[in-house]
Amino acid sequence: MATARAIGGPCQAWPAESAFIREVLDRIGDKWSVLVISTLDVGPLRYSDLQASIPGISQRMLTVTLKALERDGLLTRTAYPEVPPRVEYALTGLGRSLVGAVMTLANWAATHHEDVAASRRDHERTGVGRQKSARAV
Amino acid sequence: MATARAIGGPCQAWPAESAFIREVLDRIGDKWSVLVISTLDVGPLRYSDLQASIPGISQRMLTVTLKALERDGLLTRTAYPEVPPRVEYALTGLGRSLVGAVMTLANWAATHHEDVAASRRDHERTGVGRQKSARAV
DNA sequence: CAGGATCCTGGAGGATACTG
DNA sequence: CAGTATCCTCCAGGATCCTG
Repeated sequence: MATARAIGGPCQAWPAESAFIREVLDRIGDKWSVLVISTLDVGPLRYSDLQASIPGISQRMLTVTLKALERDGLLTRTAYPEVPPRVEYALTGLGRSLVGAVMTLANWAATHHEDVAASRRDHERTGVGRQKSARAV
Repeated sequence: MATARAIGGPCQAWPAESAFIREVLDRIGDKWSVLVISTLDVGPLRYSDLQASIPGISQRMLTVTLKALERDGLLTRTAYPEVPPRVEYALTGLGRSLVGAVMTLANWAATHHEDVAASRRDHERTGVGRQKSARAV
């Protein structure tokens, strides 16, 4: 696996990169962005299709999310001047590259979710009391 | 209503992985987890060192975050029964593997943040009016 | 159809004070 | 030192209604 050391020095480090990673995490960390871009990864869709493809999303959040993603250059909005209005959303190359990066995390999740689940079960069985103790030096 | 009706409805993507990826994103998407694990990636640290290494974190959030990460098996807590209490936190193998996965995103951020920034500038220059339009089919 | 404008609430998260 | 307990604020995000 690739070691993390690539980024600057120790803790205080992450000179400015921490800002970049936070931007990305703020975007994909929210409730809907990843669902939207992964849905669009299949192909362009219109507003109502997105809403139907993403159960539980409100119009407000769909609109807000789409605007944010468009603003960041991750997708494009194309309005067709027809009589029943039609608007299509499509990933940009940048957006697709982000989907690829997120897939790495998805793979991690798929590979290790059982470990995480096991750890959680262990910690809830043993309650709060379970702590690793060590002898004094 | 609509009780998060099982994934796999209209959306043909990501069968059940969407649940796993959400777990991961809920964890690393929050404000502090990534900072904590990346700080610990350098080596084990005690509570006060973590607090000092992560400017702006409150004791509450440090404690909450550490507990969550420990619960998920990403780090271990070791209390040394000494007179001034000493507690050390260290990443597990699982935790380190997650850091590696997150680094992929960090690299994406470092590579593409300029594109994103440019897109944002463009969208704020042109205001809301900037939209791609297309002729009717 | 594709949103915009409002109102409202839960819960993430900060500040502070206290304790084993 | 390493937390716990409490209070309080703020805003992400859902629900609802309106419009070009």
